[in-house]
Amino acid sequence: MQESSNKDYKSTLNLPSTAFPMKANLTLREPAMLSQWQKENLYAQIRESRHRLGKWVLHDGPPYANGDIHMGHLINKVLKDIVVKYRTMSGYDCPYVPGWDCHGLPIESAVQKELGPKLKTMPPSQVRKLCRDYAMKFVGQQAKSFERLGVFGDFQNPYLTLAPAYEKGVLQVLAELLQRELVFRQRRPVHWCTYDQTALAEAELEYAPHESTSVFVAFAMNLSEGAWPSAFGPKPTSAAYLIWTTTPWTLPANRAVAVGPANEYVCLRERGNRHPALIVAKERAATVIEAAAKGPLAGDYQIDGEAVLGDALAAAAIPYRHPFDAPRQCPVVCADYVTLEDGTGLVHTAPGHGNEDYLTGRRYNLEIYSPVLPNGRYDQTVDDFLRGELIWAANEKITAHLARRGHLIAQELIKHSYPHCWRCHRAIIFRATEQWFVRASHESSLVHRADQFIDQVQWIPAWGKTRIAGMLATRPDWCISRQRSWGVPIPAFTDADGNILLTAKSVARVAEYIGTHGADSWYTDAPEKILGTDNWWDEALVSNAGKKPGHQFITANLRKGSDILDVWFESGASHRAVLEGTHPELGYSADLYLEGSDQHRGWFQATLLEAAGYKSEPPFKTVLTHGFIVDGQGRKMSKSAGNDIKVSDALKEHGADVLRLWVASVDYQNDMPCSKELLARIGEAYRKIRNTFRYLLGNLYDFDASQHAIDPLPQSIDIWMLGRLSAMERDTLSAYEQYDFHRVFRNIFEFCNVDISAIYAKAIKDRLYCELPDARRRRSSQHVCFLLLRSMVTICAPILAFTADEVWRAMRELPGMDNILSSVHQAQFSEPVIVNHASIEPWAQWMELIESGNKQLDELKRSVGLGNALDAEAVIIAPPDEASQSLALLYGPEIEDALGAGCHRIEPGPQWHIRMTDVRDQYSSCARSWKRRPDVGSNPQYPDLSARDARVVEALLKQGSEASPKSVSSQG
RNA sequence: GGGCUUGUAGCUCAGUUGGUUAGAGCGCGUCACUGAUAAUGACGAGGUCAAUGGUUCGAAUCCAUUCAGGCCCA
Repeated sequence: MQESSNKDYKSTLNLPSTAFPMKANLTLREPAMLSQWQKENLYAQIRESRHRLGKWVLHDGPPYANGDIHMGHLINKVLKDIVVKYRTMSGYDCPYVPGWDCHGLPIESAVQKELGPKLKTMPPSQVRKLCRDYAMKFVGQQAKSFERLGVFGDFQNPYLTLAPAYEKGVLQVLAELLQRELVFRQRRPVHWCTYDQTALAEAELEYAPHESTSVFVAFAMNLSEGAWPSAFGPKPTSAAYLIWTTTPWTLPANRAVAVGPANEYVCLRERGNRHPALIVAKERAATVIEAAAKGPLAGDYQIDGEAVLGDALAAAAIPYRHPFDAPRQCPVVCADYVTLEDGTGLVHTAPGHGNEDYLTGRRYNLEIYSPVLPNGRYDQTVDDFLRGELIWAANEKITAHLARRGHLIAQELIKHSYPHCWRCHRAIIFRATEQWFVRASHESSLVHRADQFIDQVQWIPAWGKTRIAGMLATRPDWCISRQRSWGVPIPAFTDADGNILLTAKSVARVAEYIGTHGADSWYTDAPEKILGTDNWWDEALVSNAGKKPGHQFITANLRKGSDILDVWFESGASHRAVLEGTHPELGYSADLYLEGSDQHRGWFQATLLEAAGYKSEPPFKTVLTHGFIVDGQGRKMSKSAGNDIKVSDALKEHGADVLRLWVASVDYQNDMPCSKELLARIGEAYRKIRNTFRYLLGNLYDFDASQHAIDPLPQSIDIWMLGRLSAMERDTLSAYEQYDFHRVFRNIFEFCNVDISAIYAKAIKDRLYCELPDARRRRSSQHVCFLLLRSMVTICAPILAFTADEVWRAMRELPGMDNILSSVHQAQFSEPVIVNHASIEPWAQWMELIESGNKQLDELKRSVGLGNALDAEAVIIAPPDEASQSLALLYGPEIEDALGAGCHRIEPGPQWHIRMTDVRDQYSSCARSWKRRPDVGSNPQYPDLSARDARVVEALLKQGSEASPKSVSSQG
């Protein structure tokens, strides 16, 4: 009986109804939404719509066109997309042109690997073709993945560093720098494989165990020069600097001995006085003494005198005689990298055969000498007995030579880790070759300008400025040449006399040519074709930076150089090649660059240096950086550690919106933690937000804002809700503005959890479900639900790109909404609602009462088994004054509903207070609203209904049976 | 080893110029509801603020050192 009457009344309720499903099923729904967007050409539509605030440009940093996208790509692209979507919805026109870095070693190597031995038979142009295909394949693949993440952009027309028009821009920058004399040529050691006869980049090395001959060698001091340190005791008849090296073959190229300025050095004397005294680091003395005793000279050494600091030793300026180049004398210099872990504390320095040695050589103006040919044999400048010798075989001859002359103090074989070529697996060497540089060391005018630029840019977080300034302060000149083929050629020509043509004018011409014919033409076309047939009167660059002004080049006699540009130079030129080149709609000086913090050394710096070379204004107004993905323990993610999360897997399990929500939820300024558990947690947050939307949509099925809006709202919890909405909107939009996305997330999420779900939705259920459809207090709450929905959907849209649009499209189905824009992404944020503060103020107190009421209900649950708040009465105790009493009268029903209680009454008392009581024995329960209250049965026609419900049912009956309200269940 | 940077409840985050018993949401536990229902609500338990030392009447907050992470270098 009771049950059937329940069912009858259920059909008289206004229960929520919506087609918007609770289950997201993002894996299926998102691709469908994606093709819908594509069908509607949404990105183009957004670009075409009217933007009142003008243009705002985020310039994309190009990811490398190699491999599947990983979580790093994901955070970067999603953060960018959130920014672009936010700015767009704020009223800016935000073109987003994605780019790809298509040149460079990893692609070339991958292609070479595929080719195997066939490579050697192929001309560079053919290899380049394969590299191009390889890169384009991944451009396509990654573009698809980015779009799948909900990223909006001009994916039909991206920028690619391999596009001729882009290459042209790169060369134009080079020309600008040449024009300002910022480019020069110099010798410098590089990793070199003598078998493949090519330079190798760091990434092409693999470290493997290697056996080397290590030698202790005495470099005889010329005691007639400099000042013998008195601390060492009396000046001996002969003395030597003792060095240690594992590459004896580099000894002919020795140009100095380096000491650590703060290390202590001592003089070892041989007891028999047969051999020269030896200078070594104090800390290494014991080891040296032991080794010398067993060495060819069987010297019996001991420390004599006091120690001398390295910088004093260098200052003493006693030169030594070169062991292979007799008349030559070389200096002792200071270097910070000298360690005392092995060797003698004195480091054999060959500037042509080591990077640190090279830097020391540059600092002390030493010759960058490298007497080794590309095939690993000595050239003609060395001693007769070594000429044409393979360096690996020369070690023996060299040690024999040293022993013969009494320079060899000790010798042993050691095993250590040594770099090998990753293709032929042979040990590599350092070998100085001529390279192109941009003058960018710390004292250059270019870096000075870059420093000024840094000051004009906003860095987010602020320490980005410190970081890049610090890097700039210590950086060397920029080596921009690579001995490779997959890249933009450095368009240098050489004539028969070795004069080099690379000037602003020549490069500008090549830029034009390559701009139309592509960089491949450099490899296939003749100089006359590229440069034109006229001869050149221009500055000739001769080896090692010497310049010959007004040299005449005969075009027909020119040979093309084979170096290509560092890929960082290419991407660093995107401000020219893209903003001012291929996509002029973007324009120079981007509003924002947004990349991982590693780009302080990479793209940001390359861009900054190039622009500083010839621009008067920095290339970006703001630079925002994000951290890196770490696992749940804060450790870096890596395949080898097994803690990596694949984008494709995460996408399959959670969908793009959950991943986007995760990106927004963590503080990107630090490392971004990610794990399966964390994503699962975010998935739950997503569901909460989704359900909130569903609740709002479900309760608006019969609400048409144009007809039913209530203004002004009554003094009810509706006003409180609106106040909360207004505050949330304000703070969230400001958080977006400050790129503070995790604050956006927190605001949205807590708003859904607390303000809407726990408080408001709970409080308005009764009036929404049980009142007459057109009741004022129902329409008022619906109006607020509508405002919540309208505001939340736009605020969520930059992050929940798919779901927000799904909500939007469900919103279009509501009465009177078919005229709104077809996608949320075309919409703009509305002005935050303005709420009268005075009308919200009482709610602070009501919330306290409600909290207290909830606690009491919980106690009643435990003590008397009161399970349902509808079976409780809220007794509101209010001060007896008239104002308080009328307030209580006004807000009593609101407090009752907020607690979900059956009824309430007001009692006078000394101060505001609430008391929840169990009224199951006192009142009956209304069969329709389930509220237990004293007025149940007050209408004799409906003995099982409360007064309100009886009135509603009566009215509904009067309206006629066919007009009865919808009673569909809420399933979609 | 150097530069920059991080370390607050199980998780993600707040903690204003140093000032009562350090906050939120989630998660967890217990309970309730079954007309938001693979949803929802209520209550509750969780922290030596990485560690140590110092400055101060008083430190999560300032200083120093250490430990554990991250990015970039060597």
